[in-house]
Amino acid sequence: MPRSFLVKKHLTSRKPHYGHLESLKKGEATSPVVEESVIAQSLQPEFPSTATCVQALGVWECMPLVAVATQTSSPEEADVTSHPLRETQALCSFQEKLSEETVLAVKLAATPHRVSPSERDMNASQLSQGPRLLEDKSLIPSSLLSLPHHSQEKFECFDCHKAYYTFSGLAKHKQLHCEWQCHRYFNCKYCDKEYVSLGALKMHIRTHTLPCVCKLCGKAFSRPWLLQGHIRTHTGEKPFSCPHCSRAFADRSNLRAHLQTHSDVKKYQCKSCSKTFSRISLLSKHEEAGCCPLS
DNA sequence: CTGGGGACGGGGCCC
DNA sequence: AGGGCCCCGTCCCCA
Repeated sequence: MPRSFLVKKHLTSRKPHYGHLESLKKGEATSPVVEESVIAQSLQPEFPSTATCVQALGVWECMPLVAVATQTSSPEEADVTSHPLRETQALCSFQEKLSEETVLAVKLAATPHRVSPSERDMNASQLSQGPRLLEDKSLIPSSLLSLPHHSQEKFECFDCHKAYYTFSGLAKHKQLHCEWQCHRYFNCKYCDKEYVSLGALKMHIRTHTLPCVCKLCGKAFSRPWLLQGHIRTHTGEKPFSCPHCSRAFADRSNLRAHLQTHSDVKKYQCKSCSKTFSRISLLSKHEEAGCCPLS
């Protein structure tokens, strides 16, 4: 099987926040913001504008922020004086008929990295108790009130670490830019493979389109250097010579495999009989033949 | 059946 | 971002 390191794998380091979310989901069942679905459940269906508001704020993409925020515990990190939530709440206040739970969901989702466990717990408890966040005019964000920027607050994207002075700036970033780069996986339109980067996907797509065509026989390849290697089969060129014998190879990998034949101890060893093989395929055949029933 | 060569695929790394 | 190359790997064929 070909390797596929770039193929999307869930629970990889690329998505640590989702792992956090999973743990939160299990450990803090009362928390309403541990997962998208949880927030979605908090959205009351009779208020379609609520969902619109939440999505416009990029709340879905703010989940990593929540994950980090809920993990913060050290006192020096527990700076609750900043209020990035204010802008979130104020933005939501433009939407009429917001449910209180939705506001809290947004609030928690927009919680920055620095937040104390106590505030986190308070937020969670407020969610269940139904507070009245929108009544506090002080929570209206400066940007929306045409006021100067407030203090040194920074809203940092969890994924790309870009910093913004306003939450709305971060929300816009998440929606228009980082959302695509940070949280979207790239699906191949020719098969069902998914990749973590656009570059990896583009490279994979070449294996479908095969843009490199041999002028001699018409055979197509995904990449130019593959075509170069193929052309050697026509020209007979063998630039890779064995230092131990006179053999030469057109392919470096084949030379590497050949070098194994010069070694007394081959790279792949049977666990049962200690016999070594130059190729793992040979070891596999050996094992399948019955030498290593345990493996 | 085994060992080895030929051809090639595909992701990673570097420039 | 894209190209070139590297590395690891597979599949097929043949002696």
